[in-house]
Amino acid sequence: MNPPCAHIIDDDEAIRDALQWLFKTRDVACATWPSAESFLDAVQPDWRGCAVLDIRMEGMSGLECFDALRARGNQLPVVFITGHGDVPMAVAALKKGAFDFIEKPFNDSDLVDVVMRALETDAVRQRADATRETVEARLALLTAREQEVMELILAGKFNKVIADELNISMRTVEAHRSKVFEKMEVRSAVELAQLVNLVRGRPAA
Amino acid sequence: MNPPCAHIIDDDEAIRDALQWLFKTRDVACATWPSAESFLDAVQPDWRGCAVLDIRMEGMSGLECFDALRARGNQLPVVFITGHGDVPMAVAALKKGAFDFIEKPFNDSDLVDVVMRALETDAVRQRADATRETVEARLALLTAREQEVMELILAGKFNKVIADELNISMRTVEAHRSKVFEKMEVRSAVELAQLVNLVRGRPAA
DNA sequence: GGCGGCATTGCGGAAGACCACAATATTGCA
DNA sequence: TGCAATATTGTGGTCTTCCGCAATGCCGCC
Repeated sequence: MNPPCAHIIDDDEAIRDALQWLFKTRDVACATWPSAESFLDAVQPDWRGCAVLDIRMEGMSGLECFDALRARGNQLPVVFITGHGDVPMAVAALKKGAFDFIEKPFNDSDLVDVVMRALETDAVRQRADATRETVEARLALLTAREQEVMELILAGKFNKVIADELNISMRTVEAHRSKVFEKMEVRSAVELAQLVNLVRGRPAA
Repeated sequence: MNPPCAHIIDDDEAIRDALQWLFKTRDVACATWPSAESFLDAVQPDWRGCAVLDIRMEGMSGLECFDALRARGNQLPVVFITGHGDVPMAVAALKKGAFDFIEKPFNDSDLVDVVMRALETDAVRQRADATRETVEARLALLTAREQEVMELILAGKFNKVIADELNISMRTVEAHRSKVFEKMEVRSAVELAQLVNLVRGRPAA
């Protein structure tokens, strides 16, 4: 798996070099890209780290690059750097989920701190994604009937009640329940609830 | 309980009047305040709705007002209005949880749409808060030992295992378990898990 | 037509959870 | 000192869940 890396994307070579130098002095692994297009051409789904984007660039802008990343399902944290105060742009970017917005001139240490926090946030997200994918893979193994039974288990209902609601025998519920536990790799309904809640957010109140 | 209301906070009377008129034409209940101080003096914890704040005001600024609200635990959504592009201020406010940031001159309809979404967001938050308070009140009824037993139940463990881990008899675990279910007003471990997860966010992976 | 997967069901038994009744010991407080 | 709350435990019983063994029927596919 790729190690985490801060991707510096700026059409200004001097800026790229300066940021690369700055990050290296703080032991932050980084790569530079002269344009949004070049980065998007190269970026792989399994890359970890963050992107540091100049918001105004020749060709594709920083915001367009951000939109393109999200459109392809890439969740790398993105830190914007801009030279000109532009409130609607900053607001739009943050509301779309940009990690942070840094205005020039900036304090070098502040930028590096933001980037390091972005890298850590990405590490946490990747671990959460791995867990979610595991759970979703297991959920995908369930037949339609097993899913129905599982939902009623998660609703806290007893087997007898589930049997009544699905108009099947209690033994059938037992059989499905057993299969659900086996496929989800749990040993109790509580374990099942905790596991499924990892990928569903909070259960409905 | 107070009905939801959009609080207009601006030291410029003309702005207050204009916004009040605008909101009224769209049937948005609102109140006006000539200063952040006057609003903070009056605001009550049970108020619902949102605050529409000018960011630059005589005396206490919009950001200071926002900080003061959050400092006293008030979670009303806050929409900032500003006349001057100021990226760090906008970024700082959004990262602190401001609902939105509108720059003058703005489209009337856009502002009203944002305010209506803020009001809806507050309604959702209030319902979630009510639920959380109910659950937390029940959790507060548990003795220390009951809490210990509950944690192990939520970890999916069988009574026998819990007894071994706590060095008590299985009958004692049964007794505590029964009390936990009674106080939390649930009938099964799954219901308990779902209820507690409402206030704890996602269970640990 | 046969096969495999899935859904369904029953029987019998073991394991786990729940509960009523009953009891003792500890601790903090009035 | 007495009382109430909490913690603890046992006995006996019921209810729920789990599981092995055994079986039939439906459906889609080769």
